[in-house]
Amino acid sequence: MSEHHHLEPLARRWSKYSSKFTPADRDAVLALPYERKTFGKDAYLVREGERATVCMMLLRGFAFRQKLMSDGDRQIISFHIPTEFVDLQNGLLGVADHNVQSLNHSEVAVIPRTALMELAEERPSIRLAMWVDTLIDASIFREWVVNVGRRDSRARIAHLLCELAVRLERIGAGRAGTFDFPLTQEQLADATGLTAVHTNRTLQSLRRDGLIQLTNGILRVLDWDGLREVGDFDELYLHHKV
Amino acid sequence: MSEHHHLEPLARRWSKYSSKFTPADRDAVLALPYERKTFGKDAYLVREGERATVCMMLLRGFAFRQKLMSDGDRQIISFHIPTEFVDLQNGLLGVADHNVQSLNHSEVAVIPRTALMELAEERPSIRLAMWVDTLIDASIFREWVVNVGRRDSRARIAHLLCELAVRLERIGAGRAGTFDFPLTQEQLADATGLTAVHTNRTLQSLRRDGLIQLTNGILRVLDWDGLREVGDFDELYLHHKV
DNA sequence: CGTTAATTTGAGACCATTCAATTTCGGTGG
DNA sequence: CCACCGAAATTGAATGGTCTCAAATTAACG
Repeated sequence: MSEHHHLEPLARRWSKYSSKFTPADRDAVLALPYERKTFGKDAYLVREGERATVCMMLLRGFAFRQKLMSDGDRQIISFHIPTEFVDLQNGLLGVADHNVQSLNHSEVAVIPRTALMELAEERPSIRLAMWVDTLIDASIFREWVVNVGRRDSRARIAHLLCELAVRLERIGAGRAGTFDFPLTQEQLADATGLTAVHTNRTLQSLRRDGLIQLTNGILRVLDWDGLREVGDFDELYLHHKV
Repeated sequence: MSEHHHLEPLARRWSKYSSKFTPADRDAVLALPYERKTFGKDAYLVREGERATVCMMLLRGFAFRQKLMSDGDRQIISFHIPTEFVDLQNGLLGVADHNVQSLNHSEVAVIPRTALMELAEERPSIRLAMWVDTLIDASIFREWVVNVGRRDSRARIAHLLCELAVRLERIGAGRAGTFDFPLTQEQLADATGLTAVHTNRTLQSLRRDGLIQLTNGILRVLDWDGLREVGDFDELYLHHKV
């Protein structure tokens, strides 16, 4: 029964952060109160300025963080895939400083902030895992600053595709370089600081070079080394071996 | 004597994060082992790929984080001012994923990683303060993604100046809109994803509009509201009221 | 006071944007 | 199952913000 517990994948992922993660820690995670909730495409999970009373972990589907400019422009700050929290920092910071939207049809576990923070107080291994999660988030933000700040359009897109491919592969959501990839070109554009039009032309350029294939929401990485090269991609920043 | 302890400003800053921060917490911070070290302009405090054995807090001067591109281009990811750690995340992540350089002549407290982590284990208020520090860092990275991703050159520079002005004022390093501001235009450029040449022209434009005055390493904000407006600046993300 | 770093200026080239129109895709109802 | 619809992707041409490459001027420092 507990094998199909919705928080089981989270417990499994966290258990890898420390050799001190005990079965009791696992049970404590699974004992967290939570509520399942589904969101449609583009629905808001969190709104900027909101006081946080809960934290949300993705069970199914994708989500992304974003900030809106006064002129309506949008900058996407990160994408999130299942087993990841989309707003763990709000547990401590209290007020959301950015929005979180569902990318496609998604399902999340909504966990009361207090329960989560109390668990962190009581269990060293769990609090460490939570802290590490937020630190890896931060590392990804740093890499994104570099991506939009110093890479041209081909490199930006290539880098983003590399990152998502590696992360998806890690949670077993792709094999042989093939992934469900429901991002629209507009979302890709908002994540890389480009326009949708130029993103389209850039994708064509990557396709023309035989690096990727991207149609019908399926991404196929045809030339992994080539894509890494173009995207200047080094996965150290993902800290997958913490 | 303890009033002139080098870690006193850190203890004072952390004490504001929680009402539960006790005198014993303060004493524990001041009891941390540390070594003072000075760095010249552009000297490296941390190098990408390095295993972390220490964490560094700024006592005097500025520092910045950066990543280097294969073609030699540099992207600055954040600036740091006294009482801030420049690499606290390395205490947990273990391996540095980016470089840290001294901006001018600086002085830091070098604290053994293990001592810092043990202190966090033992003292809830201190671990909370440390976690919050890394979360605010992350929030600033997010805003920087937006800054380089979706703002034009005038807004980027204006926003960066706003951020630094607010943070400097907070630690009492400026009054009446006047600050010691030792950044070169090249560093400003590397932080905003622009070239030094264009940064120069953009600064001229901001000066021409009567928003700032920036000469001889002194920044004067002449029109605070105007600068905020141009930079699309909202300081919520700094979480100064945690 | 000499030497190097930092700032400033000019002109031309280029990458990405803007604005519009067209085509394809995905889902829905008849 | 096909017709229809809105969303997403694609194309074209013109515009523009930023870059590149030099060179000149000014400031910082030993």
